[in-house]
Amino acid sequence: MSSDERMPRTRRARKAPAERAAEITAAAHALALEDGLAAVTLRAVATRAGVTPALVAHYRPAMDALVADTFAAIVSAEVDEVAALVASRPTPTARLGTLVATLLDGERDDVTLVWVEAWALGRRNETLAARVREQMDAWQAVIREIVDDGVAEGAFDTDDAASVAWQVLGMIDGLNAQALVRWGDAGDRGSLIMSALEGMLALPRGALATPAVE
Amino acid sequence: MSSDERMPRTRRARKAPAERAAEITAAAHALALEDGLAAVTLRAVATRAGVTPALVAHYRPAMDALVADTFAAIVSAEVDEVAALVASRPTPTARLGTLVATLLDGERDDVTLVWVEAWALGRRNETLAARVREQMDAWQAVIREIVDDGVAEGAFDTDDAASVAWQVLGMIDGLNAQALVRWGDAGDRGSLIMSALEGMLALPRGALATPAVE
DNA sequence: GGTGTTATTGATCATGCGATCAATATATCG
DNA sequence: CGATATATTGATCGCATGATCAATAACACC
Repeated sequence: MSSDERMPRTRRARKAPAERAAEITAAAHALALEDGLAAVTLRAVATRAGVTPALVAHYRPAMDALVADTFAAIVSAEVDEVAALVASRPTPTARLGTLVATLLDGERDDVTLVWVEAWALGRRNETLAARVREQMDAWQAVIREIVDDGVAEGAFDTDDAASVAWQVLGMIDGLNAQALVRWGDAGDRGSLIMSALEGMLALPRGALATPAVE
Repeated sequence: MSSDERMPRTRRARKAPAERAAEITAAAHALALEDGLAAVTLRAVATRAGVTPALVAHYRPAMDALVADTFAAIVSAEVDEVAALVASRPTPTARLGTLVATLLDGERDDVTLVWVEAWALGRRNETLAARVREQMDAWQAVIREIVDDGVAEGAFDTDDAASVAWQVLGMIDGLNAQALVRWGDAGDRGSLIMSALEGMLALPRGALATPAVE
């Protein structure tokens, strides 16, 4: 069939630079969530945005940076979203339980894929690597604040909240990455980890049992 | 300088097929450990083996398969090595502690890189993806056997050894992947996780304290 | 309404990838 | 010693990547 509507047969309408730039950013964003960061390619973004590769290059002269920015946008949106959800819970214990349960509920596999690819691509894209470290710091800060609060209130017991936060983050990332490959028999990620956290924070068994999120 | 000794200026000595094949396999192996699976490319392997790309293609007609085999060889060697080390320990508790401590001692970052890249590349290389699942199963089996033994002896308490094994594996992978990016302030990965395991297995605090490995 | 700015394009370059194939040289076997 | 099998090569194809640049056309402004 000749339904070739890929490239603009007629020259695309001229748009305000800010608008076009936003469209290109959005195309990269969507592409990364659907097919991963490795799919964020000059030509793929152009096709997705209904535009010539040269135009993408005009707005984003370096693809490395576009990939890095796309990663940062996706992940920081997730951080903000989860941080907001968590903030609505009353106690550090509830906040920690909600954070873990939310991140392990299996509804963010697209973001997990972005993370895993970022770890790999970061070795050949220094701009991206820097963004990865930034976002890891952001996540760790969110978790650490919860742990600090819990320690202050006497709910948690640890003398190294920073390390606990790193450890929690690493555990979550690992379990999600694993689920990415093992979809099918994923089992219940998220219930056992509560016991693990209880061990790390000297909590009684069951203290972190998955809370009903409203 | 004209020290171009890349390509064989004189035709390479003709070798027994098995030997040449082994050299190519070894080149791919070394390349993956040094620069990651993504560096295992037809031309890179050829250069490393001191041979023409065409010869590599002659022995390994599909690069997908060479990459997948390289992954499997590296990881299964690690599984065997660690399994042997662990088997030398007397009790399930000591075995689990040794396993975790060994895998988190930071001396296998090259293998971790291979893992992370395999997760990412597996999405575009089905042969590799299958091998990844195989090796994950192998790791899970090793851990699960330890947990089963511990439960049988009454040392561990869990009603789902399989899930615990998956969880332990995921946690280890996540912490190692994290360390890959955050080298510098890695801190002591490996001590906190013992507390986490104690929580998962209903062990008293400190029961898994890092054992002196001989 | 003419003019200038610039958004947009098509063409093209250099690079790297996996793969194929006819030609060549070497080892082995009769 | 001659013949056969095959290890090895150089050349080349097709494809995808990021990047550059002169030419074109739409808009804004005077």
